[in-house]
Amino acid sequence: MKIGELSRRTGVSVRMLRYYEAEGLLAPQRTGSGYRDYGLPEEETVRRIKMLGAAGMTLETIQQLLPCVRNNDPEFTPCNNLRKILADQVSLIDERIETLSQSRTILASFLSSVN
Amino acid sequence: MKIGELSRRTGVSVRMLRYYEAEGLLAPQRTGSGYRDYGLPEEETVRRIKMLGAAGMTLETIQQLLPCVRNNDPEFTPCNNLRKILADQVSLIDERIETLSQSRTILASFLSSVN
DNA sequence: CTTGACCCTGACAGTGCTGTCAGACCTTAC
DNA sequence: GTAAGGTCTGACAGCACTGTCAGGGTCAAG
Repeated sequence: MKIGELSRRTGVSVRMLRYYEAEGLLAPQRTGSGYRDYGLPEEETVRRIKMLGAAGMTLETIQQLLPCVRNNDPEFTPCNNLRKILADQVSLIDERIETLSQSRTILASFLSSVN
Repeated sequence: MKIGELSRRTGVSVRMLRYYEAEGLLAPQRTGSGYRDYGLPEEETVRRIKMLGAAGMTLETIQQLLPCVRNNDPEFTPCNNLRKILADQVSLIDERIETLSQSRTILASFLSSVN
């Protein structure tokens, strides 16, 4: 399928589909005239990228993870540092949540001082 | 005092001090030769900006708030939409925390599926 | 064969800071 | 007067995308 259709089917903009490719996460076939030609495997990959992205991951991180992802349940094939990447990611999110919580506390105290 | 000293005293880089000014949050005097000349009030302002920034605020938001801030306890003078700005800010942070929490859940499920 | 819809590449814009560098002036002290 | 250190402005870079536009091919239908 061509890029427009894939975009419609996945909800990912054409721009981002091309960006995924530029970042090395996708490598669709090309037609004789240079059009990108995606198959179902690529569509699956896009869905995985989307899912991982929804988990707050950077494309760079996703790229490291992608080779390890085989199904979209998601299941993963044994990949050496897969667990580490995921665990690090969780830590990262925890840090951010912690920072935001502190900010919230500060803000709340400001708010209460305005009574 | 000159910018370097203020930077040392507040822990805010010279670069950022100039940036605050460019964004309209600070307006130090100038010496005859064009050097920025900060007084204690400016130093206080910088501390407030730092505090508000630590609460995750954008300089733009801080700028709206700044005229309302009088002390660094912090206390605020009655400013019309001060409460609204602060409340909006808290909502914003809550949204972000919510998003991160969802991401964490997704990630955690990935992680458990790799067992 | 023409029109419209789609695709291609490359590049610029914007976000919200933050660092760094260049080229030049000021200040202080020796 | 000269050297070191501080300051000035202006501009470019980077992050991690995401939109949009320009200029130009391609494809299918009528």
